[in-house]
Amino acid sequence: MQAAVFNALSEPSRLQIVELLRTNPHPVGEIAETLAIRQPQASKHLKVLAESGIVRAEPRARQRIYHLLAEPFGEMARWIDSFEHVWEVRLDSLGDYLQTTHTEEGAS
Amino acid sequence: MQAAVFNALSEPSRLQIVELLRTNPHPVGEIAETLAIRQPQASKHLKVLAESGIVRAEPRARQRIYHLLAEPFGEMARWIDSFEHVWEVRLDSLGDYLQTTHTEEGAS
DNA sequence: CTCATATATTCCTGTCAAGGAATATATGAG
DNA sequence: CTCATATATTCCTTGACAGGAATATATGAG
Repeated sequence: MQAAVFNALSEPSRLQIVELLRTNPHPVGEIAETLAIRQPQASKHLKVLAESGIVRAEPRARQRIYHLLAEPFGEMARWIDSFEHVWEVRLDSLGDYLQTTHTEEGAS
Repeated sequence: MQAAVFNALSEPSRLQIVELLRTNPHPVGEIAETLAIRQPQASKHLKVLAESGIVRAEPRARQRIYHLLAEPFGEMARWIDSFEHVWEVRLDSLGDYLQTTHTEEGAS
């Protein structure tokens, strides 16, 4: 797993962009308007997302329609799955886990 | 999904720490030695990971044994799953998708 | 108590990234 | 060609963050 993907998603506006593009592709202007940010900032964030392979632009007349690319999400899904034994087991026994964390230490 | 989790994972050393802790908990000294970084840097990175809820320390004599927490991984897994329609469909038709991207545009 | 080990914190410095403002580029209309 | 729209890029400034060095804190041994 490359840290660059996480880095791209670590910025709140960029994370919002990705979630906006989850359903449909969108042109830059719509993205900026939806996130209430200025157009140059949207273009900059989209550039970071594009450089990490998360999005790609499709030219359409004067607009550039951005959409998500599959690969990073597949990579992330596989990476998360490699931690399955960490979260799947503990999610339902989390309360018990937290309670027994310091069980072996009595009052000093 | 909170960007803080991605931010914590966006630093290469921290990503390595998480992958080191994937199998077993480790004390700080071992983490620093394995990653070939200095102990204070390891402590700092672990602090960031702890503040974003990814790891937790368990005191054990003079050592502090760090281990992964379940919640962020479950959260990430659910988040990735919400993009299932993006990556699952396109992963096997990616080549075709890339080829047909500009099909509608002939030579000018 | 002193000493040693394990870890955390503070201070400093340099680098990088985000936002604002202005401008450049691209494309379509006429 | 000119003009308008859509997007990208450059410059600047400021704040965040990583690493190094030194030091503080915690805990166990004696």
